[in-house]
Amino acid sequence: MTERSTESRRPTIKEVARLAGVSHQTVSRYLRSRNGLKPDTLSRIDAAVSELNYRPNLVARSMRTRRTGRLAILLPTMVFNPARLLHGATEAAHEAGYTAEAVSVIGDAEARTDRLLEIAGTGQVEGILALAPITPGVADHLPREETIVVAADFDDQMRGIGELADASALVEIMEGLVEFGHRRFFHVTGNLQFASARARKAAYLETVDRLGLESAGVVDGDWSGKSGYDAVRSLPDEAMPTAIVAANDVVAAGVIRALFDRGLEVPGDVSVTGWDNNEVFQYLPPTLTSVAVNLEGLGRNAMLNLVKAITGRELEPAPHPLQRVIWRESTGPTTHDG
Amino acid sequence: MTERSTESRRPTIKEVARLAGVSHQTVSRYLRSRNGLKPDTLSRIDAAVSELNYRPNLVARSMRTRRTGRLAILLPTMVFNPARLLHGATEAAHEAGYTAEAVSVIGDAEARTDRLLEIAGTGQVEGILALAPITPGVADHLPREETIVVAADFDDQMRGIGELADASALVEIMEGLVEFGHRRFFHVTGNLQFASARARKAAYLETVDRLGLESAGVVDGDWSGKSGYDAVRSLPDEAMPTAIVAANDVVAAGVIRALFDRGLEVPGDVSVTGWDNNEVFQYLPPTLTSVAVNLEGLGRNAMLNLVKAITGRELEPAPHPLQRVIWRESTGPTTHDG
DNA sequence: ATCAATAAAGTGATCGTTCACTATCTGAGG
DNA sequence: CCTCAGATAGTGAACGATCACTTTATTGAT
Repeated sequence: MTERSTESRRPTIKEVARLAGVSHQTVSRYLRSRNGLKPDTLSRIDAAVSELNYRPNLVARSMRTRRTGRLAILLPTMVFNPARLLHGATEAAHEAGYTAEAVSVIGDAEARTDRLLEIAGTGQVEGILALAPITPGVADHLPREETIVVAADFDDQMRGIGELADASALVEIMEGLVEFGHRRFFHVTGNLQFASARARKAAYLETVDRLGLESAGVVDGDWSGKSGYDAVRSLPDEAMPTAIVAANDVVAAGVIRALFDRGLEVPGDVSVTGWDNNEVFQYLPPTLTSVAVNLEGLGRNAMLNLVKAITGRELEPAPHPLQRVIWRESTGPTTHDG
Repeated sequence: MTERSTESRRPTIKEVARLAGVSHQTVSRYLRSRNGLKPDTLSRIDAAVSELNYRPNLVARSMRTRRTGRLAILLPTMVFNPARLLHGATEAAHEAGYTAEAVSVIGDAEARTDRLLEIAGTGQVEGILALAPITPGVADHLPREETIVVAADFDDQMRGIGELADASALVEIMEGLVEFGHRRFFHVTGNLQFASARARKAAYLETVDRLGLESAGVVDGDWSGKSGYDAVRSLPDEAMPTAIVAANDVVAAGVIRALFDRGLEVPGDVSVTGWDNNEVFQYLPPTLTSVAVNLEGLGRNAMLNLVKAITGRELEPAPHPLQRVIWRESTGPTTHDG
């Protein structure tokens, strides 16, 4: 029955000040740091704030401070489930006092770059974390804005940077396969716009070279099962490898299907590995040797770079290791002699 | 070498006005609708805007209009890939002139509800679309805010609402299996906090009843492969169904593995179906009969509800159908006679 | 008791836009 | 030529916070 309950307008700093018997500026000081206020003043304001259920108007604050406290995260739509990556990044942003909002863009690097420029252009966000490939060099061409862009995926020279492109687990996989007696390898890549795909390809080639292995070749794929399937279908019989390293689990699924269609067994004739630790593959025979990735950790660490670029602050990174090889049924000793 | 290029401050409406030789209010009118201006005035402002590369300060606009034009989307972290759902929802929000930001929360309905209240409390967003289960009734308990909350997943009576919980494809699957001669069914549900899981369970029970089928039971799962595996392991030999309807593809993977471990063949002894059309399963034998879901469409339509609740505007919904049954190797004629 | 130095609190301007009014221009009808 | 309505443009306040500066209260040393 109270009349006032219909009044939906939020209380302002001045109403709090009047109720507490101080000036609005004192309340403002109270809001940003409680230091420099007498205990008595402080508790009066405390009471007024909770009585009015006051919350600062963040829009008004942004307007005056010219800081929005907002960051944007550009997500890839394809490939793996980005929700976990997003969560790690959002949480880190929160710790640094920022709000992070995700933007997912279907399409290629160019489409994402357009959207990125649009977001930067509004001046609404202080920084953008690109977790998906964008056009190289775009961070320098921002139209006279001060929005900071950190690409977690690659730098301007198209080199993979940071943990998102860490391919060391692939080396571990290949060394394990060598211990199983494998000498003849094959690799199907992911979409090479992604630094992670390029890093895995580079690690494959480097390891073949370093250990003096044979390679039946590298086929550039696109993270899809079809690319894995087609790659294996096109292998000549006499060039068949004994171990196939796929860029991720979905590609590996295509690879395995193509091997079956050619009458080959996994791992009897050919060992196969993936990446991402897809849950389906943990049950379906042959269960897949894969790489379990701490996506929350990767997201967090990527966001730390952005936070550092904006504020200079260094937050606690995610604990290592972020990637772990899990050996399962799809890999085994070779039955062919080199 | 130009001194002015260091000047990073953005131009304001008044500078545009001065350059165009009009008042700031005329520029303001120009910004919101170009009607009611003389062609000459209009083109002068046009020129000034592009010369200064002016963009309105959205924070200042929000402050005056008390509208932020921002919506939040609460995402589930588990289950399927929410990126596509997110994309459809974001795009629809854009069409309505809103910015949508995604918030992903790891944890249960309670954790998500806490976060939801926090977001609503800041007053920074005009509406929240919850694509994941939240505590029922929370939308009514918002602390004196005007933020509108639309739960796409279920209403206050815990009934599934909208297309997100459309289980009609499950009916189609069961009818198809009946045509294959199946009479004895089994269902493993998803996490029953989700309306989609409850709707599928209800559709299963209703269809068993309507068609006079036998049910070997319903086991409440949690969308995980393990829940599917355990459910099938616990079935007594004499109660083995000839068709198992799993809540999604991951559960189906666990189901299939458990059948294999018991020495049963798919679909020779038991037919199995999933939901989500997981790409891995499109290649691995037995390829899985599943439901391909237009997640962008579901996301879009869910957002349309929020937009309508806020603005009253009705945008174009996604074209039907949003879900489609795809029959593959995991289902076939029953070899047992009823 | 006096004074300077520091702590604590207050005053008014300001951020960039839109709102509510008011003023001016334009053209048709008398 | 005048009047008046409608079209077009201008003026100053307001949104709710912080900033820069000023004023008042408190403390400690002389």
